[in-house]
Amino acid sequence: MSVTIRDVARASGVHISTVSRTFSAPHLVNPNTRSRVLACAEELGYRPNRAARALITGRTYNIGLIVADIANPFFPPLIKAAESQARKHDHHIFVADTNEDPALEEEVVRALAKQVDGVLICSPRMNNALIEQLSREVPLVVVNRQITGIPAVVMDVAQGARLAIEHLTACGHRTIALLSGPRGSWTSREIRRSATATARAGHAELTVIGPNPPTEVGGLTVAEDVLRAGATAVLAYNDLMAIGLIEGLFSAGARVPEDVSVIGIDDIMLSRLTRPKLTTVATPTAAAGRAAVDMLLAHGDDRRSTAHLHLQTELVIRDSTGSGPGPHSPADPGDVNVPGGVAS
Amino acid sequence: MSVTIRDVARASGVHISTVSRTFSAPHLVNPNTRSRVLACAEELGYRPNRAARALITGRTYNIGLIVADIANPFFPPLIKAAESQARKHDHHIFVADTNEDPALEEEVVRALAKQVDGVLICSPRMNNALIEQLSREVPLVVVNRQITGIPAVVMDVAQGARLAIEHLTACGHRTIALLSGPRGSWTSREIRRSATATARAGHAELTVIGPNPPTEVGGLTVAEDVLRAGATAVLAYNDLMAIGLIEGLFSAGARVPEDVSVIGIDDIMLSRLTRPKLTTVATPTAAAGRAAVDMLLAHGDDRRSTAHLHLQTELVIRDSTGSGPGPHSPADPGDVNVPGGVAS
DNA sequence: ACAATTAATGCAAGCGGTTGCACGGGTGTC
DNA sequence: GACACCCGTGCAACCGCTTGCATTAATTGT
Repeated sequence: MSVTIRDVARASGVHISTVSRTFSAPHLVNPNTRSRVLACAEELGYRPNRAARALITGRTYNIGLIVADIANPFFPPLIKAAESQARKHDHHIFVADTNEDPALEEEVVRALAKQVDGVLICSPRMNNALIEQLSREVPLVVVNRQITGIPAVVMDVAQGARLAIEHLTACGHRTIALLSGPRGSWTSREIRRSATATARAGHAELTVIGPNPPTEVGGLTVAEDVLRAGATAVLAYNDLMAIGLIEGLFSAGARVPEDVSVIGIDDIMLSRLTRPKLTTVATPTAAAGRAAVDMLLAHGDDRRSTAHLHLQTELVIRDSTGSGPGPHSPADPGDVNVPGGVAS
Repeated sequence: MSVTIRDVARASGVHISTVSRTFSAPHLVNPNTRSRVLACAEELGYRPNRAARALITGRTYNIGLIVADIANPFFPPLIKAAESQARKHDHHIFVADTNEDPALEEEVVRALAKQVDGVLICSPRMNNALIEQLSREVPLVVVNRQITGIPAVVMDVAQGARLAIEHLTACGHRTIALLSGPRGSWTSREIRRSATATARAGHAELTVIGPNPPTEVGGLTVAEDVLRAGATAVLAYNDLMAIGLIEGLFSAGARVPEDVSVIGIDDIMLSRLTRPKLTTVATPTAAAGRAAVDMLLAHGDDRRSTAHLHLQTELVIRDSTGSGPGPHSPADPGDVNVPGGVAS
């Protein structure tokens, strides 16, 4: 079938252990022998079987990456960055899609546990206790969730939500709706917490609508709720919902930004291309993917690493937000980035 | 470290082979013993190590999925469908991104070969000879490429391109540009072949511009070439390029569809949401992902399966196409699907 | 009642590697 | 010239699991 270490040993007239060392501990083998072995290996097309190696070394050179929905435009840049970074370190990457189902998350982590060096869970929907439990079974890094004791990469959406609400109140909006995300989303809770506090500080009223599925449809279907609440501005859990909402508002006869201002979160590719172009809070998705992989791979060295990496977000003002009702000056910049701050 | 078959054996007072059979050949073990073993396994949290099993059975229950660019919106629905279908058959899926680099495709296939039951290569950029070579080293299914002897799932873009060009000529366009895709793309060649033939039959002139990177930027940068060629209509290799092109045309002062009609291919989510909504050839991406996985898993049974599955495409007329120059009747349907035919 | 099946389990080899240990021979030291 | 030492290699056990074969006990046929 496939060419093994034994075939190479036979061809080059040495013991299999020497062949093994040629690949995994070259400094232990005589240079002449080594080159002979390498030549034979090359000629036979030998490739070490990583699974077999893993059996004894415990290192698989694989990583698991779990996301809620591959088709959600938020994830592909993260997956791409993670994959690229992983392969830079000679690792392969399993991708699993849980369809926003917490039970599936658990199942997949367990199923993958034995054949990976660690698992990245992006935007987990499980509860903290379960995540802690799982992290005892396999090295875990979590993206967009903070749990003490679990290494994590989080986007600072609280700060992003603050910038968003401040932008809206500065534009004169006093009745703001918040479209929350899926149940179990830490990000959604953070946004809500921060948005609520910021709105109160800005003397604006904040109506929370949700939870909602984090999709275009999720935004589309609540358009009427938004209008009924009398909101003149909306912050959506993500861009996809914001875009769906804009469609829904349009169908209901409301114009964006003239009648209602809308802000999304994520800054997915789509947001630059829809009309009106979406004002949004940009999250550093690719950077998060890279950082999470690095953190996972470092995990092995400094055991029990428990670092939390916070990535800053920034408000990108485009065309879906405008001045609120009453005698206020219109805010109408082109496509300006307002950089946000950093948390520890 | 981790609980193994031995731990379960000790706990339930049987030999490890009995534990093994409890999981992989339940009918060979006494029902009483079996339930006792299962109880112990459950209690200890035993999970079989698939890599170890694969070492001896040769079946890994893993699949490799190789795409040119995860962040290209064409791929995520395919990946999602493939992953879902794979897990339905209890398989996990490695995802690799080759950045449109043929050399990387080869490297990744080889690297993955030992730890998967087969590899799915989507829209490969390698040459046929190399693919044939690789298919001798690991079961392969190819998406969007036809090679005799290699099982494949292809979208019938030739037929889609024909419908697209016919739509344009019917609208009165006589000078049409074709934005071709990346070098090495079978799909691009198919489109070109079919578009050329259809244009000739429709007494229209077809100018081929490219090859181009299959991205928004790829379309954006050739807007001037399109105008210089005097084209009043354009068929782009994919929606992303079409959308970029529309942006480019807009910057150059040309309006879509009034001055130039644009058709894309793929019908990615974006295309419904940009303004103008994009007329495009819809490809059944998710179906292709599912079918490819099924084909790969069936591959094992009827050895040397060499089936080619053709999936039909259809023209979706939206707002980016309109009547050409001169005294022609305007074609202006809303959002109509014109179903295409099927190939074998 | 006894040979012949059959069912359930144990034994041990082996999948493709890695790795601690032992061994042989060449150097350096005094 | 005897001793210690190091370098390069072979030996064999083992990682977690499967599986052909042997073994034993229970069942069946006549």
